[in-house]
Amino acid sequence: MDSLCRIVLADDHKLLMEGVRSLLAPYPELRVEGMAADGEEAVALAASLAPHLLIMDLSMPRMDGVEAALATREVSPRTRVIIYTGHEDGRRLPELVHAGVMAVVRKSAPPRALLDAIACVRRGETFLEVCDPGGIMAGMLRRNARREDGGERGPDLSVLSPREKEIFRRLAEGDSVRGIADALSISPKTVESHKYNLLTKLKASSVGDLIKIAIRSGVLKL
Amino acid sequence: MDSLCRIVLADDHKLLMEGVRSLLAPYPELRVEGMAADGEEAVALAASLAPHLLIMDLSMPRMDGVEAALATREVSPRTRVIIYTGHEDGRRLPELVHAGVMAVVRKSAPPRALLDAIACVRRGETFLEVCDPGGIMAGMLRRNARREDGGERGPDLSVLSPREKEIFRRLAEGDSVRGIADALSISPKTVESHKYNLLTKLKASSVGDLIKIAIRSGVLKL
DNA sequence: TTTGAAAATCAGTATTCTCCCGATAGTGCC
DNA sequence: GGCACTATCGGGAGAATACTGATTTTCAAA
Repeated sequence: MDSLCRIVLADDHKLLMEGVRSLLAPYPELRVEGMAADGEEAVALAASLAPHLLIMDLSMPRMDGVEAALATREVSPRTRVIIYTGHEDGRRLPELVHAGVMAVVRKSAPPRALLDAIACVRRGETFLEVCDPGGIMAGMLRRNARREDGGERGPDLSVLSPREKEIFRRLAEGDSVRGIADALSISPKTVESHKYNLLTKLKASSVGDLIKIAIRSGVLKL
Repeated sequence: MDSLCRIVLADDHKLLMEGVRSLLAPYPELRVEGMAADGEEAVALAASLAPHLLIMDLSMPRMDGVEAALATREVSPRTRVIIYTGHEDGRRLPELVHAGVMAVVRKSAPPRALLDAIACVRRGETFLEVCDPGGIMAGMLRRNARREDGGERGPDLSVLSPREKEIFRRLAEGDSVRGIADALSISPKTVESHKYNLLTKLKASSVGDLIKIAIRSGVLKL
């Protein structure tokens, strides 16, 4: 497990974020690619960078960690979320579990704990460093994780170019080739080419497969 | 709201189930169509009857209420689940929320509460008659419900003839018209006719819509 | 700066699908 | 018998598909 792990940090305490950054600095395979000061920025960064990990605070301005985690799932389903919180109790734990986060670590824990959490999450496991009598929440979290990446965590859309992604989205929404061509002011032939290419890249054989992929990856909502 | 509501009961205490049955007896629009003594039976009944409501105990032999609720969602997505439990605390509440149940009522509550719960669930609302400090779980439950039946709870496939359903299933799975024709040993033209008819009946305009309908109605799993 | 790879654009062509019409025939029911 | 429903097929105009091939833009690495 020494492949590159691209990370985004999100916390309204810039100092603490720098602390985490330097904590990760000794590990070149853990590359911090972006930092956000609130939830909205974090989601925007997740959408554009599609990082492997999003490590964020629970209480942030504009959008808190729970909402941001949910939104992240929409814009970048493959991004795994670690919550690094100042809260000592587990009061919001059920919400976090529901939001699909992979790990929760208190800021009062030794820094080592965050590294452990990262290691666990990279392996696809979950990590809870909070009060959880009976381990009920931990169990639910594990169950969530198992369900969500039953082998896969949604198809990989990163192979698509931006233009292809645009066409992919419209096709999955049911637009016709002609309609897309008109909307984008390009030739239907071009749209067809993109379609052909993205079908090939995604190993799909029809718009049907496309739609399933779109739903699985969170691009298309039911 | 005086349309027929078909109900299945599930509890390993037969006496209690009879009690519920007689509680519902004065309301002819609430028709108990089946009773199960454990979770597996309950799921089987849900699959064959596709009832509007499944009212069941939490702790049952062979398969408990949580698992049964999850399985029910698979075999009959339109069935709404009410948990009628002897447990006094809300310890398993998060699991129940996650399993997508619509209401939880304690057996120690006045019988009236169950009727209230049924009324709520029939309206598409949720109902919690358990200890839930802060109403966190109630909020999550409502959010679940809203997500699951954004206005509708899956389209109605009963308008389709058996043959049409067959074609519908295959189309939604991604089969081509030609492939379906070969598989069924009929002319592609016939398949096209069925397709045209079922698209019209379902008010769909493409296989894309078809797939979405199939997923929403539980015919097609992701 | 040059070079090279990836991305975006479009055309041609044979084949296949789609959409909607009409037609026939069997089945069950009042 | 008459009626509704179902299943079966064909025609024909137009659209979409499956490639192949070609040109231009972009952009980062050498």
